[in-house]
Amino acid sequence: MPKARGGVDVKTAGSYERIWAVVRRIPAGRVATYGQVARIAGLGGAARLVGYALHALPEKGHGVPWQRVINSQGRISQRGLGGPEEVQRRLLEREGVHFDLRDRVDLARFGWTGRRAQ
DNA sequence: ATGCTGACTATGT
DNA sequence: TACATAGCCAGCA
Repeated sequence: MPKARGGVDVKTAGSYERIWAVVRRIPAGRVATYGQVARIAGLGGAARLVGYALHALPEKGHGVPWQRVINSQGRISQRGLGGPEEVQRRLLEREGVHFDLRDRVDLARFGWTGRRAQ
Protein backbone atom coordinates (compact mmCIF):
# COMPACT_ATOMS: atom_id res chain seq x y z
CA MET A 1 0.00 0.00 0.00
CA PRO A 2 1.58 3.26 -1.10
CA LYS A 3 1.82 5.87 1.53
CA ALA A 4 2.82 9.48 1.66
CA ARG A 5 3.53 12.23 4.15
CA GLY A 6 2.34 11.49 7.60
CA GLY A 7 1.65 7.90 6.74
CA VAL A 8 -1.59 8.86 5.04
CA ASP A 9 -2.75 6.11 2.75
CA VAL A 10 -3.12 7.81 -0.59
CA LYS A 11 -4.38 4.85 -2.53
CA THR A 12 -7.51 4.31 -0.50
CA ALA A 13 -10.47 5.08 -2.70
CA GLY A 14 -12.92 7.41 -1.02
CA SER A 15 -12.01 10.80 0.34
CA TYR A 16 -13.47 9.82 3.66
CA GLU A 17 -10.52 7.61 4.50
CA ARG A 18 -8.13 10.41 3.69
CA ILE A 19 -10.06 12.86 5.76
CA TRP A 20 -10.12 10.52 8.73
CA ALA A 21 -6.40 9.93 8.34
CA VAL A 22 -5.76 13.65 8.64
CA VAL A 23 -8.05 14.01 11.64
CA ARG A 24 -6.16 11.23 13.38
CA ARG A 25 -3.04 13.39 13.21
CA ILE A 26 -4.55 16.18 15.28
CA PRO A 27 -2.94 16.00 18.73
CA ALA A 28 -5.01 16.07 21.92
CA GLY A 29 -5.57 19.54 23.25
CA ARG A 30 -5.58 21.02 19.74
CA VAL A 31 -8.30 21.68 17.21
CA ALA A 32 -8.38 22.07 13.43
CA THR A 33 -10.93 23.66 11.14
CA TYR A 34 -12.84 21.85 8.44
CA GLY A 35 -11.15 23.85 5.75
CA GLN A 36 -7.75 23.08 7.18
CA VAL A 37 -8.41 19.36 7.23
CA ALA A 38 -9.75 19.48 3.68
CA ARG A 39 -6.66 21.28 2.44
CA ILE A 40 -4.23 18.89 4.14
CA ALA A 41 -6.19 15.91 2.83
CA GLY A 42 -5.72 17.31 -0.65
CA LEU A 43 -9.36 18.19 -1.11
CA GLY A 44 -8.86 21.88 -1.63
CA GLY A 45 -11.95 23.85 -0.76
CA ALA A 46 -14.13 20.86 -0.05
CA ALA A 47 -14.48 21.87 3.59
CA ARG A 48 -18.08 20.77 3.58
CA LEU A 49 -17.07 17.30 2.59
CA VAL A 50 -15.06 17.02 5.78
CA GLY A 51 -18.17 17.53 7.82
CA TYR A 52 -19.91 15.04 5.63
CA ALA A 53 -17.17 12.48 6.15
CA LEU A 54 -17.17 12.88 9.91
CA HIS A 55 -20.92 12.54 9.94
CA ALA A 56 -20.53 9.23 8.15
CA LEU A 57 -18.03 8.09 10.75
CA PRO A 58 -19.07 4.84 12.45
CA GLU A 59 -19.97 5.19 16.14
CA LYS A 60 -16.79 3.55 17.23
CA GLY A 61 -14.99 6.31 15.41
CA HIS A 62 -12.14 4.07 14.30
CA GLY A 63 -10.12 5.99 16.84
CA VAL A 64 -10.70 9.20 14.93
CA PRO A 65 -10.76 12.22 17.28
CA TRP A 66 -13.69 13.82 15.46
CA GLN A 67 -14.25 16.22 18.32
CA ARG A 68 -11.10 18.11 17.40
CA VAL A 69 -12.60 19.43 14.19
CA ILE A 70 -14.54 22.69 14.50
CA ASN A 71 -15.45 25.50 12.12
CA SER A 72 -13.35 28.52 11.17
CA GLN A 73 -15.08 30.66 13.75
CA GLY A 74 -13.74 28.50 16.51
CA ARG A 75 -17.16 27.14 17.32
CA ILE A 76 -18.70 23.70 17.34
CA SER A 77 -20.86 23.28 14.27
CA GLN A 78 -24.50 22.63 15.02
CA ARG A 79 -26.15 19.73 13.30
CA GLY A 80 -29.64 19.76 14.63
CA LEU A 81 -31.73 18.16 17.33
CA GLY A 82 -30.04 15.57 19.45
CA GLY A 83 -26.64 16.35 17.99
CA PRO A 84 -23.45 15.43 19.90
CA GLU A 85 -22.38 19.07 20.27
CA GLU A 86 -22.45 18.82 24.05
CA VAL A 87 -20.38 15.67 24.05
CA GLN A 88 -17.91 17.24 21.66
CA ARG A 89 -17.43 20.25 23.86
CA ARG A 90 -16.99 18.14 26.95
CA LEU A 91 -14.40 15.95 25.27
CA LEU A 92 -12.43 18.99 24.18
CA GLU A 93 -12.55 20.64 27.57
CA ARG A 94 -11.26 17.43 29.07
CA GLU A 95 -8.28 17.66 26.72
CA GLY A 96 -7.58 21.15 27.94
CA VAL A 97 -9.24 23.17 25.17
CA HIS A 98 -10.81 26.30 26.60
CA PHE A 99 -14.14 27.75 25.48
CA ASP A 100 -14.80 31.42 26.13
CA LEU A 101 -18.06 32.97 27.33
CA ARG A 102 -19.36 32.87 23.78
CA ASP A 103 -18.66 29.17 23.34
CA ARG A 104 -15.73 29.84 21.08
CA VAL A 105 -12.21 28.45 21.04
CA ASP A 106 -9.24 30.76 20.50
CA LEU A 107 -7.76 29.25 17.35
CA ALA A 108 -4.60 31.31 17.82
CA ARG A 109 -3.94 29.31 20.99
CA PHE A 110 -5.50 25.91 20.40
CA GLY A 111 -5.47 25.72 16.63
CA TRP A 112 -3.38 22.90 15.17
CA THR A 113 -0.56 24.09 12.94
CA GLY A 114 -0.78 21.01 10.81
CA ARG A 115 2.70 20.05 11.88
CA ARG A 116 3.24 19.33 15.52
CA ALA A 117 1.81 20.24 18.86
CA GLN A 118 3.21 23.61 19.76
C1' DA B 1 -24.68 13.44 -17.29
C1' DT B 2 -27.65 16.49 -14.00
C1' DG B 3 -29.21 18.44 -9.90
C1' DC B 4 -29.43 18.58 -4.89
C1' DT B 5 -27.31 18.37 -0.38
C1' DG B 6 -24.26 19.48 3.45
C1' DA B 7 -20.89 19.03 11.02
C1' DC B 8 -17.96 24.96 5.51
C1' DT B 9 -15.53 29.52 4.29
C1' DA B 10 -14.56 34.18 2.72
C1' DT B 11 -16.41 38.56 1.99
C1' DG B 12 -19.51 42.51 2.29
C1' DT B 13 -22.80 45.35 4.92
C1' DT C 1 -19.96 41.26 16.29
C1' DA C 2 -23.85 39.42 13.62
C1' DC C 3 -26.39 38.16 9.51
C1' DA C 4 -26.72 37.43 4.37
C1' DT C 5 -24.66 35.79 0.03
C1' DA C 6 -22.02 33.48 -3.14
C1' DG C 7 -18.62 29.99 -3.98
C1' DC C 8 -16.99 25.37 -2.92
C1' DC C 9 -16.74 20.16 -4.25
C1' DA C 10 -17.39 15.11 -3.53
C1' DG C 11 -21.35 11.80 -2.98
C1' DC C 12 -25.53 10.07 -4.27
C1' DA C 13 -30.07 9.38 -6.46
